[in-house]
Amino acid sequence: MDDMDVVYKYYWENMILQTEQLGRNFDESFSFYDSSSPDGAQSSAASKNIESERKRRQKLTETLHALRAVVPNISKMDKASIIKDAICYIQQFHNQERMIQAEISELESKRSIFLDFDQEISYNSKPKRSRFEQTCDSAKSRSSPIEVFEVGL
Amino acid sequence: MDDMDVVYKYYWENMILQTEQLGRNFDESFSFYDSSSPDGAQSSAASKNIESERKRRQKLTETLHALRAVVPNISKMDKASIIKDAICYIQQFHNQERMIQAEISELESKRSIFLDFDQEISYNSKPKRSRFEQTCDSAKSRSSPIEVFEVGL
DNA sequence: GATCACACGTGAGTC
DNA sequence: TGACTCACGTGTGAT
Repeated sequence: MDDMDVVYKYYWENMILQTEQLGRNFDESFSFYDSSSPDGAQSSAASKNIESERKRRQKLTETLHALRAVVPNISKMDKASIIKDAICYIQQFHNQERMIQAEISELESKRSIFLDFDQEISYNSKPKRSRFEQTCDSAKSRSSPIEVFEVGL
Repeated sequence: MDDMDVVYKYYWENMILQTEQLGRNFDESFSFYDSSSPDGAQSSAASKNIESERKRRQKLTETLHALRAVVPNISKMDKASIIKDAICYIQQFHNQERMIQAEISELESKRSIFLDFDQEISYNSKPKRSRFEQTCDSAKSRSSPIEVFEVGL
């Protein structure tokens, strides 16, 4: 992966160098044409257009470079591949987030069950008597009080 | 945001339509040149090159389109802006993940403190005697055994 | 009407 | 060598 980075760095630096060199050459050629051309205004407009187009291309390349820096595990160095890897990366994040969300919602539903149970116990105006109390009640209606402890324990 | 989507959809469809139309026109013009050119092989090679280049461009555009579909909150429809938004999106994810990681590590450190405390209690070869035991010891050394219960309680 | 973003064909370079 | 990628200048449509 480190070798890949080195190769990639060399690749992009080479590309940028090449671009700059070509751009300088093109600038020189155009300035030369400007000085010799009878119609200077049109040529300067064309030159401006060329310049802006070059800026636009450069910006896009830099942006792509930044994208590449943000996304790990870039397999290939093509523009399309970089974007594809970014897409896969984002989709991985989405899957991860969805799993976490599912887990959270599952826990939430469980917690709500517990909450319902708690509410039934604590907020009920007539809470159910515990099993021991019920046993006591049923024992009280009988004759022998001993039975209370026998059943209650 | 919905308007944005519609505009974007129209924008891209228009672009694709325009591209297809231009491509067809270019194909026709090139096939025409092929039939009239004396050197058919070279021209067909050029045509093939043009075709493959068009495929490559189209692939990149589609990939960018897919990226746009994956990333929410696209502000502008430029290619560069799409990539920029994707970068911001990924960076948001990274920040989120880093925060969660920090939270987890914080909890882990707290848990390790508790673990150290537990280990000190359970794994110590000579555990400290409880306060009640100490009291018993000090009471045993005295005369009256009654005092044990008085102090112990 | 100037500007912007785009797709185009083309030549150069890499593998 | 042939397939592939890239940056270039250019023409065009939209804003």
